[in-house]
Amino acid sequence: MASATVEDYLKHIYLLEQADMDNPVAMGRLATTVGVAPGTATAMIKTLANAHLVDYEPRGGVRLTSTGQQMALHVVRRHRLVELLLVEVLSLDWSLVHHEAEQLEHAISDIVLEKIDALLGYPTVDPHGDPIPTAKGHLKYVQPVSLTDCKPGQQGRIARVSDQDTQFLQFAERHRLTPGMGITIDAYDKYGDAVTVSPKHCDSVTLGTNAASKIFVALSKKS
Amino acid sequence: MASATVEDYLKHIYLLEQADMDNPVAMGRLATTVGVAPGTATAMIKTLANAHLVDYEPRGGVRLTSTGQQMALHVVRRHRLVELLLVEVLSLDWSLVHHEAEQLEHAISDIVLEKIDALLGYPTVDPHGDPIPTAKGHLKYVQPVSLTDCKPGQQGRIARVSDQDTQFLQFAERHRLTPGMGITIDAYDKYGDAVTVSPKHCDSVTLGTNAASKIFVALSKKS
DNA sequence: ATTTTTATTTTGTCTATCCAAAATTCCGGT
DNA sequence: ACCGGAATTTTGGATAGACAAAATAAAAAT
Ligand SMILES: [Mn+2]
Ligand SMILES: [Mn+2]
Ligand SMILES: [Mn+2]
Ligand SMILES: [Mn+2]
Repeated sequence: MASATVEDYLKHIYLLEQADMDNPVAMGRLATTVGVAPGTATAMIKTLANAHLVDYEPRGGVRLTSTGQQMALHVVRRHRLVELLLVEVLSLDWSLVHHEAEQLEHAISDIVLEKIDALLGYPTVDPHGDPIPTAKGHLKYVQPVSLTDCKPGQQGRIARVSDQDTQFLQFAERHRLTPGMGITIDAYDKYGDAVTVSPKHCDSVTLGTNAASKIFVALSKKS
Repeated sequence: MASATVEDYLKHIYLLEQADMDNPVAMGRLATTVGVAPGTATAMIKTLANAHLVDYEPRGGVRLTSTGQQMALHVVRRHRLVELLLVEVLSLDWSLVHHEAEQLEHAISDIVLEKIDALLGYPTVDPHGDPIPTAKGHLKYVQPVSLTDCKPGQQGRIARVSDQDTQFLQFAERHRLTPGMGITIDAYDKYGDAVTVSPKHCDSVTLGTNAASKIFVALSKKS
């Protein structure tokens, strides 16, 4: 069995690869993400490379092998199903579940995982709108459109909020910017660096493009 | 924060003290229970003694300090609430939950724990009939009567099945010897080493005293 | 009172992670 | 072609846990 430490490395490599168009992950970035000193990451990556879980070119970065990716997806699946369980069954706040799942993802057996999956009705996305890999490691990866890519007048519903920071999530919740919510793009000021949106039946909000880039929407057919 | 390893030591010391009338726990017994070599236990106990979590007399055994006991009870609370969650909410089999809880007990935060407690309706006993400590570490410790102390003709209901072995629990389940079940003691043959009981509306079973001693009943007022 | 047996502690080693700081490599700008 | 700085790797050292086997103390048996 992989240790919690190894599982976290694999998961983070996966997420970083994903977020950067499948380019190999730089050591510095990985170290920061995992929260260790650079040398620590280098040492660990050598171990993972020996176990054929990653491909590693010194100074060229890391990338998962298919075995490594499979393991990473399994961790991601546990993480996201746990998040959903915490929100749906235990009524834990949306903004807190990521932190809790960070531990629980390493303590859930396959048996329990499948029970959770069944109880939740085999869901496909977690509370932040991130897709949940299947037991076989398949993942429907539909990248919705970022708010920064929307034009004024367009409508849709929020599909994903891609930041796990509690503060940010609380902000989003306060302004009803949560997955599923229907919204209208009111204005987009490229030079003023701001996007204004109106969640259905709620007050409109103006976001800096920094924040707006973390919110993704599925646009309605006709704009 | 205490590591999972430390938490397990504290929990097992607590359970062993409990099971042996508050006598100090012998190192050998502790080592076996925790599943490590004797020397490993000795080393760990020295660490725990330094942290004032146990009192330790070389060659005299260990016992928890009140701080240690408080921490142990907190682990036991998590363990038992998780067991109940697994059975009640996730429909996991009675005989498997102990094993699963062994990992999960170290990954549940206080916030999540209280949510579980609330969801289950503030229960007082776990699926095996073991009492659940309160958040403040209080524990109603009602030791019911073992089957081996019952007389033929007596009636009652099963209160506790005190063994975590999956095989034994499956056996118990197969014969309806699970907490809550009403039973009648049919015969007790001290020299033949056997007890025969009838679960309500089910076939009677004959148990060796070894097995019978693990099953506790709350006797009905009138026998 | 010895001797034998058993339980416990010591000692010597290992592995997995981690950090700090020194050494190296590489890349971009001159 | 060369230099400086950023990223990365090496090196040296720490800590938590764990095992095996030798040493010791305590208990039991003779
Ligand atoms: Mn994690
Ligand atoms: Mn999520
Ligand atoms: Mn445990
Ligand atoms: Mn139990």
